[in-house]
Amino acid sequence: MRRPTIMDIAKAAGVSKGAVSYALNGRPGVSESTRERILTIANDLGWAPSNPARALAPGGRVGAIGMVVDRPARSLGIEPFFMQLVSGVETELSAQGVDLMLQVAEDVEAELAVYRRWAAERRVDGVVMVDLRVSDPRPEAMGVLPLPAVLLGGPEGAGGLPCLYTDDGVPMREVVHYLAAMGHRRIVRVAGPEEFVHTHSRTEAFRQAAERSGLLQSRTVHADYTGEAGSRTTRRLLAEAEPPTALVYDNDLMALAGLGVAAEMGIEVPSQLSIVAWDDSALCQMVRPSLTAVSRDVVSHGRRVASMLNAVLSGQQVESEETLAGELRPRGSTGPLTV
Amino acid sequence: MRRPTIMDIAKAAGVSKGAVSYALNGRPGVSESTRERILTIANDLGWAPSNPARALAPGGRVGAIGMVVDRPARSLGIEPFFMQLVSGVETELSAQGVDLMLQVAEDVEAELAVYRRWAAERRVDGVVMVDLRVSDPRPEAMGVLPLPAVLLGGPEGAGGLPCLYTDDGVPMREVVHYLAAMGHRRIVRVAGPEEFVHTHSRTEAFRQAAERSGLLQSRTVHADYTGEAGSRTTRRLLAEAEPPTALVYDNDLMALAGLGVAAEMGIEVPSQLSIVAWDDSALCQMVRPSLTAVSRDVVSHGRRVASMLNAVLSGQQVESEETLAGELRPRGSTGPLTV
DNA sequence: TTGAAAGCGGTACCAC
DNA sequence: GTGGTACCGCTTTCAA
Repeated sequence: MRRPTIMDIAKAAGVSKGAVSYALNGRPGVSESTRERILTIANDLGWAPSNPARALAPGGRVGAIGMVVDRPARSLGIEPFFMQLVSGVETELSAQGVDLMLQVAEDVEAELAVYRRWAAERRVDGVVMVDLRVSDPRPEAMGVLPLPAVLLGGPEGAGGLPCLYTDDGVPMREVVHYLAAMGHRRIVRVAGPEEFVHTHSRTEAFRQAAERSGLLQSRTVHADYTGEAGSRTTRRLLAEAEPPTALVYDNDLMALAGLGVAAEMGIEVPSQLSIVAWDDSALCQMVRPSLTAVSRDVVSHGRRVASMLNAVLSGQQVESEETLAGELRPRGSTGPLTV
Repeated sequence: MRRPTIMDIAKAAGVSKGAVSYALNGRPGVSESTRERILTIANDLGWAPSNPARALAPGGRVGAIGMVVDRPARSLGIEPFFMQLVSGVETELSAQGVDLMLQVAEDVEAELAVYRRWAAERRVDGVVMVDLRVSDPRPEAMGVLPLPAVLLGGPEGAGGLPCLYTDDGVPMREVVHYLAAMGHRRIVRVAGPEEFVHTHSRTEAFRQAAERSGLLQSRTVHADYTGEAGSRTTRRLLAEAEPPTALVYDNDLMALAGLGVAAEMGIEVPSQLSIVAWDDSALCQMVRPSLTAVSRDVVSHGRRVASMLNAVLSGQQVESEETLAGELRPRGSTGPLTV
């Protein structure tokens, strides 16, 4: 039982292939009555367009977009961020009948290799990029590739790519002022890898806010988003002569690990140590004490960035957009010092 | 700058399209010298096969396989299982130049709709299915669809689909005997949704093991894998007149939530309550006390199931396989009762 | 409005 | 061994 083609429909309706194509795509060139007849027959036959054929036809689209993710494989599985993002991207895409290709890669070079292959083999119509780096080679590389891209991140270093960006300065200041108001003087931020642009801008915001609040002992240290790195870093910090009284993490996972280390070292949260997470996945409300976190709507970011890419693909001029600022959600892991 | 086609190569080499195709695909029909010349030119031109064109040609493959996941969107983001599985599937696929399409769906019907669309539009060559249900409509539905599928799960109810299955009876017995040996009499298992086949077989194994150990007050209750459900269920259980002294969860997330609830209720783990998780993602080692868990190599399951699908797609007769049994990893969340 | 036909970029068959 | 060609299923142009 072969898949029906427009030729089958044409024969059944006694018209030509071209007429069927017009009817099916809702464009002028056939009379209303013919269109209806064709549509009925197509439906009866259970016809659906062959995607490869559509893509091959001049000007045709592949009907898929791609996403490559290149964080350490170990952290990937439990990093809530990505699946939430994928979820949002998906929601937007499936409304348009577009599919999502997902790849994990080792590093930026491998990621670029995937884009090059996708472009060369015509696997996807465009891509969504994440985790912009300082001097990221991708924006420039995408410039010469016939592969439209939008970026979640930026706008600095976006190299002209349309991007959906966030001003983390707002929530970062909120966090610092909140902690400072509760009497914390030694706040250390456990950040993501230094090479990420968003890490960088958060670091700058943190530094400024801390300085303005006169928190001279505050600083940022870097880890790689994994729970292991979060644990190790936290252990080291809490073992210092003058340990921090508050820790601000760049993702939920490291904050969770940090909470574990505090427990393991017999340091009580929040009376001896305050902890702030970032992203606010459901994990934060699952542990005790629950984690104070900066919340952002990752699913909606996914939706928006997908919709931007869609617009680019349909030839529209797309402007970069800013997301709503993240919001601080105070919970049990933060409080005044009681020592 | 148009993408180069085999016609361009043919012209440059002064041969026919057919010859180029043979040369490029490493099959007989061209002399060795011609082949080399063609390969060089193809390389110089930066040629790569057009995937749509390849797929369209008779007998052509799309070069992509699909995966649909239909767990509640909220749990998806933080459920480590899926990204790990995807990771494994990917590793295997990318070695073959095959891409992965990912979709999230509301329920089995929506999932089937995606398969039907993928088949009708020729979007993928085959699919990997997970979360087999009791009286699952999918195996039978896939039978009439021209879309090869392999199943992670089964083998009961697999309906003839090649599957990669696990005997959870082994680790389940290990868990029960371990807890019983430490003096636990009231063990409650907080399972996944009743409709899953793997839930069912674990329930049966749990029941038998408990019975054999004379643990008459042991039972299974169901939740939906989310942290919220894990919390709610745990809270209810621990508030009973004769609360359980050990809880065995069907995934890490619910176990984590359960640990949180115990803390919130002032119940000490493990002296008053033992907790066992299932899957053993990195989360288990991140919390305090660390979670005893049944460990299974989800990434490797992904690799294997992808390789089975690959074999099916290349026309081989594929037998179902069994995975290594999960292993109990005792950690801090389990111990003898000290009351 | 409708029908015929030319691509799109490969694969594979068939003469030579 | 090699070149020519039909075909895959759809879109779109061009005549009728």
